[in-house]
Amino acid sequence: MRDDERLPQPVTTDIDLVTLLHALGDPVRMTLLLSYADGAEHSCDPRGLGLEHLHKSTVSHHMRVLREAGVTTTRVAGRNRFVSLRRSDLDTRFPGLLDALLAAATAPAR
Amino acid sequence: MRDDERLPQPVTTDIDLVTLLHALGDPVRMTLLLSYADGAEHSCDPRGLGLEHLHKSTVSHHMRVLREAGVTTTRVAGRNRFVSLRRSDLDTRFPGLLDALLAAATAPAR
DNA sequence: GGGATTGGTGGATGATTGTCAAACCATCCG
DNA sequence: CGGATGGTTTGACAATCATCCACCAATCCC
Repeated sequence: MRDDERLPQPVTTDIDLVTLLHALGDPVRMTLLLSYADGAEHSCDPRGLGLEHLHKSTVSHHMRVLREAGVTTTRVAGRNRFVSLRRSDLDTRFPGLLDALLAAATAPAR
Repeated sequence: MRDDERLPQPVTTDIDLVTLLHALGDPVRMTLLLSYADGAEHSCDPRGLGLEHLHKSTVSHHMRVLREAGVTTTRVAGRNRFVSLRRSDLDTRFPGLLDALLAAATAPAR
């Protein structure tokens, strides 16, 4: 596969709210979202994310769901895939939503 | 059943983000949320909500999911149940999230 | 070239879920 | 009382989904 290619993902205007919420309504994918919240690119290696109990193909599946929902983008470079949050696209499509979600995910119970 | 009772629902501090997103990650329940966004109490009659194609027991099921996720509260009065959004509870638990969700649900694609 | 690395694919399986239908329950009213 | 009203419960069924496993594909490196 050629380098610096992007795995298939929806165009910003096609990101659907219900699909997005469905994608985030799973504990594993919420964990991934929080990892990606730092804005950096991440490899697909689930180690260090608290997902060591899951099979790698399971994690791969969850990553695909996030990408197809428009949450993340995946850049292919050699053997590696670099996953990162589509923060500006999400902010364009649903202003304020991502920030509110990330704040909620880290909020203390009250 | 006694009047003015509340159907079982989680305490505010127990509302779980992933559970909430899972509940809203369904088109029927998103439709219900938008109906409830006016802050008023609603009967369980799905007519006028664009859900006429669904069986009443199906709608009842979706209403239960929303209630158990902490999205709505249901007051029992005689034969009727009055469903309404737990706006202040949600604002307390996840500040800004509900507003962002409602804005996103009505946002034009861009 | 050949092994190691990184990650995805496809099938199988069990669990969850959305839907309908029918029965049920409590309440109101004539 | 007895029927109508508003809504829930239960069971059945199909579809979706999360997970694992075995295998595969591309790339990097010795």
